[in-house]
Amino acid sequence: MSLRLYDTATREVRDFVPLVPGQVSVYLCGATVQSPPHIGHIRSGIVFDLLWRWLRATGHDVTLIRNVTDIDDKILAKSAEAGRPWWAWAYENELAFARAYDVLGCLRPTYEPRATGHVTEMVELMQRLVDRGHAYAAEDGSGDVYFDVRSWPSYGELSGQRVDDMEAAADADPRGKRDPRDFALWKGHKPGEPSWPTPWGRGRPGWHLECSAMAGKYLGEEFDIHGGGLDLRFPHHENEQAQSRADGQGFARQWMHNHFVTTAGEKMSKSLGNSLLVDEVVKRVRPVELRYYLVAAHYRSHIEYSDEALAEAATAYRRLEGYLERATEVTGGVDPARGMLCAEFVEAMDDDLGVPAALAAVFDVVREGHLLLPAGDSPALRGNLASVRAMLAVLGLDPLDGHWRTGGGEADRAHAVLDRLVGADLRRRQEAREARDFASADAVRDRLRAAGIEVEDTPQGARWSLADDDGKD
RNA sequence: GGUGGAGUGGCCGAGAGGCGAGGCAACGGCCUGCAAAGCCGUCUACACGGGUUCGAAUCCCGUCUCCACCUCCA
Repeated sequence: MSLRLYDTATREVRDFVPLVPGQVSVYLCGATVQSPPHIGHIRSGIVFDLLWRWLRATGHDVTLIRNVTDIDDKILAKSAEAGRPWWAWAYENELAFARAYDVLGCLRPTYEPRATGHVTEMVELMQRLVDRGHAYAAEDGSGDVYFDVRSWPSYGELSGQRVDDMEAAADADPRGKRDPRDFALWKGHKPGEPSWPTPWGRGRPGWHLECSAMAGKYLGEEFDIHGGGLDLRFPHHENEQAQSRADGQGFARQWMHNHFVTTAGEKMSKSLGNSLLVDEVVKRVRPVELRYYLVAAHYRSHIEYSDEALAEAATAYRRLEGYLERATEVTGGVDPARGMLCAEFVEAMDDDLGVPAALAAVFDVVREGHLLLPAGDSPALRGNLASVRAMLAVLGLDPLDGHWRTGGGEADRAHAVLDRLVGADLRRRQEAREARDFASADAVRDRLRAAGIEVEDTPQGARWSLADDDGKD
């Protein structure tokens, strides 16, 4: 059994066969850094992080390129509105994205190229397209350069549309286009905008061109997987493919698109004012719980956001976390790298990254672990614990992974101090219990509870943990 | 107008012709001094109307509702 993935281009789940055995090249359309990330943006990052982790877990060497679009209409408009330099605006948001990816446990891509750093490659690509008769400089002297859609018969193949059926935007400014569906490779210079020199005059990159140029530069003429959000399928990815293939490149062998996070049934977007910024949502639940929420649904299903569903996901995650903590206390900890991925988990992940079924498999293993726990440390429990951690690590959700242990020095010391204090209380409680003085024993527990500490009795003795609600009732 | 997709139990969310995913919540039981955690069990659904089939949530036809893309969007 090996990995099967849904290919947007062919609309079927099919065997994934990398161009070079054991190596996988992925180009992911990253952020247009016009505003801080909302949870829809970050879902995309998480989905492809998941792909990366699974490919790695199955022995592949992955090269992941995720671009940063740091020049576009919106960036110019918004920065102007805010009275800031466009490059400062873009960089500020790029950093916000980087923080969000990091907070949610997304591994760093192999490289993150910026559009503005690849103008030379874009101009070269444009020149070749003009030479081959697939692109032309606008005849109105605007400095725009357009792709000639009619010169590329397979235009529309990715999104399954025919040029003749496409809604020809009647209100669109035809500018110097030969066909209203022709799209801009390059935008002629306008006063107040940044510009770069080209054989057709000064101007700035069009959105689609940059990705073709960067994918070609870092991954070569042909690569395995091109990914992004579903809304990029058309026109962005259609256009990228047309440009690169018209240039004679093989380009992406397979396309993967993640679905959206919606609120009130609608796609999240700035213009609708319904964005849930990552910074906001991680105030409601811990980052790892947000990751669980976003990764638990299949990547091709849309997620209708609700506070209730988010809270439910957090509860489900705590069940996993609770088991791992107890089992770790009993066994003294295990190396997750030695954990076995159970067959059901592997099968689910191989089937187009079927996280829901994979998680069901994890919960089954956790149930077995819970049954082993009362008997104390054993090889079986250690194996179970390592297995659960290994599977959660594939999903980027191992609670014991250093990434989620944010505490560090000061927090660890505070925890140790607290443990001594609580430990003394728990010993007093135990003495009272042995004396059958349950009133005193319960008083200790109630006092700790009121302070935000939960006590539970296990076959190995009492243990404490911080309560979710901080002691508030 | 064109192209895709969705409608599953109280909720979230998989599956895609027969062996009733999983989680959350609720209820009952076990365990516990009592709890907590856990375990066992209960509630068992596939928008609507037809059809195919021994058998359909799953296939076919029709209907309704919703969403996305065709314009910047993860």
